[in-house]
Amino acid sequence: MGVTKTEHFTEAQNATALQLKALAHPARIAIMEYLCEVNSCICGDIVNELPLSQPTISQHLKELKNAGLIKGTVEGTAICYCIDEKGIAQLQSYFNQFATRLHDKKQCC
Amino acid sequence: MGVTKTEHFTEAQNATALQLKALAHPARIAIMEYLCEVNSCICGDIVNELPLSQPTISQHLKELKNAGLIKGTVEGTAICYCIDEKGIAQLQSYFNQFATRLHDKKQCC
DNA sequence: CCTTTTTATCGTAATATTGCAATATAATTA
DNA sequence: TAATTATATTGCAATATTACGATAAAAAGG
Repeated sequence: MGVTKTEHFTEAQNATALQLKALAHPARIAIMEYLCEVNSCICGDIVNELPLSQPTISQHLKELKNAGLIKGTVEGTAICYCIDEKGIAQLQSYFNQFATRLHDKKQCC
Repeated sequence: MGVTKTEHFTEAQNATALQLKALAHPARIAIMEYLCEVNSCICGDIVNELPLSQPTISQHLKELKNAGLIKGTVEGTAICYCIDEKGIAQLQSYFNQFATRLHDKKQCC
């Protein structure tokens, strides 16, 4: 009750769901789009850009990183974040394949 | 505290996040993939296919429908569900555009 | 080693999600 | 209209997410 029944779905389905969940929040979408725009930046830049506190931004960055959607490299006292192209490529591929399979079939409703 | 600060993000960002959230659950991924495979079916077919109760499946279908990812048409006492290609096309387009913008720039980390 | 800068973690309150039993609703058929 | 079939809704318990203040941790410079 109340907990997702992960064990009943395939590895691929669970993995895709986790990757999508990481992106399924406007703040994380905004972070990804900002990172795409500026190419790379540190956490503090995002805190200045978005109306959320530093701990909140840090938490969102952690989730994006866990999902393989961004990478971070230490640079002195700061951490330089940028988009992990592999993660985006996986999602892009998922939807492209899904759409292709759809077009092969006929519509119903 | 604890509630998403929707008002601080763009309409597009909120809309994309909602669409992704609708897909960000393995059961809903499984429903979408099953619908893609069989082209169309009724709620009861999905209840037989997945290890979840009828009310739970019904709830997931509602969320997918609200997000514009599936359509349902009444057929006697049943409802025939199928994928809404427009919703998938929007997500496909989002990731394709995102990836394109990424490749225009140089990597950092 | 002390200070500064930057990020991460902890603790907690508010809210949202997930899942199901029980029940309601809607359409069809006898 | 009563029974049947198929789906939706309600109510609730368990769990997860979101946000932030306070604080810790890690690196650099003095």
